[in-house]
Amino acid sequence: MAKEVPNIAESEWEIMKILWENSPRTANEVVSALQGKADWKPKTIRTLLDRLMKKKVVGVNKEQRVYTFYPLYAEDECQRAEAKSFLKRIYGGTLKSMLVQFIEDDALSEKDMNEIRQMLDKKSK
Amino acid sequence: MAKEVPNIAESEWEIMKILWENSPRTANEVVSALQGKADWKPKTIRTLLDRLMKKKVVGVNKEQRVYTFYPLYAEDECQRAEAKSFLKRIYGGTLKSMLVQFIEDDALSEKDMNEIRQMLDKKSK
DNA sequence: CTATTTAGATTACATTTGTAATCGATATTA
DNA sequence: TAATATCGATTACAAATGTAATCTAAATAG
Repeated sequence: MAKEVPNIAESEWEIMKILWENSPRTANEVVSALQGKADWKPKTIRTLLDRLMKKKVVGVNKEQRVYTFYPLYAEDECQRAEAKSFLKRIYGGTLKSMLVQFIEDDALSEKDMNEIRQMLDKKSK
Repeated sequence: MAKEVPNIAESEWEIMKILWENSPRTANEVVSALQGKADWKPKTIRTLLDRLMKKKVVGVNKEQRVYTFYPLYAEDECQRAEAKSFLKRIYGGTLKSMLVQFIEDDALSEKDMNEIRQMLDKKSK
C-alpha cells in the first residue's frame, strides 16, 4: 500500500471527491453527482475520469458495457500527500507556521479553538 | 491594497521566497541565493522572474542597467490566498478538518501541541 | 578600438491542465 | 430492420508550467 500518490489536478479533485463519497459509479452517475457542484459538460467529466485512470488514481470495472469507476487511493491518503507538498511549498513544511498565521488572523472561531483544544488534550494525555 | 493575488506556480514560489527574504535583488543575486535550493539554469530563473513580472507579482526597477526585482505582494498575503484555495480544494474549506487529521496522525510533537495550546489561550482570553 | 562577455528580449518546446468535440461501435427504439 | 441514441475511444486545442536556448545590444577586457 501507499505507493507514491500521483498528482491530482484541481479539477480532478472534484471528480475524486465524488468517487470517495460513493463508488463504484458510472460516468453518468458522476455527472449527476456533480450537478450544481461544477459546471462541466459530460464529455469533460469523462475526460477527467480517463485521465485519472491513466494516472492510476481511479480504477475501472469493464465487466458491464457501461464502465464503473472507483478510487484507487483513500481520500485521507491523498489529502496527506497534498498537505505535505502544500506545507512544504508555502509554509516551510510545518503545519505550525500555518496555524500560527490562522490564529493570528482570527480565522478560527472560539468554538473551533475549543474543539482543537479538546482534540489536543485527548491526544496529549 | 489586497487585490486578488495572481496564481503563483510551484517553481515561481521558490523565486518569491528568495525575494521575500531580501529584496530588491538582481537576477544574478536570485540565482546565487538559489544555490543548493533549486537546480535551475540561470536562464530558467530569469524566465521565472519574467513570468512573475508579467503576472504583476514581482516588480522591477530598471533605473540601472542591471534590473532589480522585488515582490509586489507580502508573503503572508500570498500564503493566505494559497491556504484558502488549498483548504477549499482538499479539506472542504476548513482548517479544522486538516488539523483533525494531523492530530490523529500524530503529526504534531508534544512540543508543537503545547505551543499551539499557548497560542490558542493567548488568543482566546 | 576590437573581441568577448553579459544582460535583457525573444523564442522554443514538451507536459499538464482545462475544457471539450468527433468518431465508431453497439444498443435501443420505431 | 432501419434510424437513433449512447457510450467509450480518439482527437482537439489553448493556456499554464517546467525548463531552457538563441539573439541582440551594450559593457568590459585586451
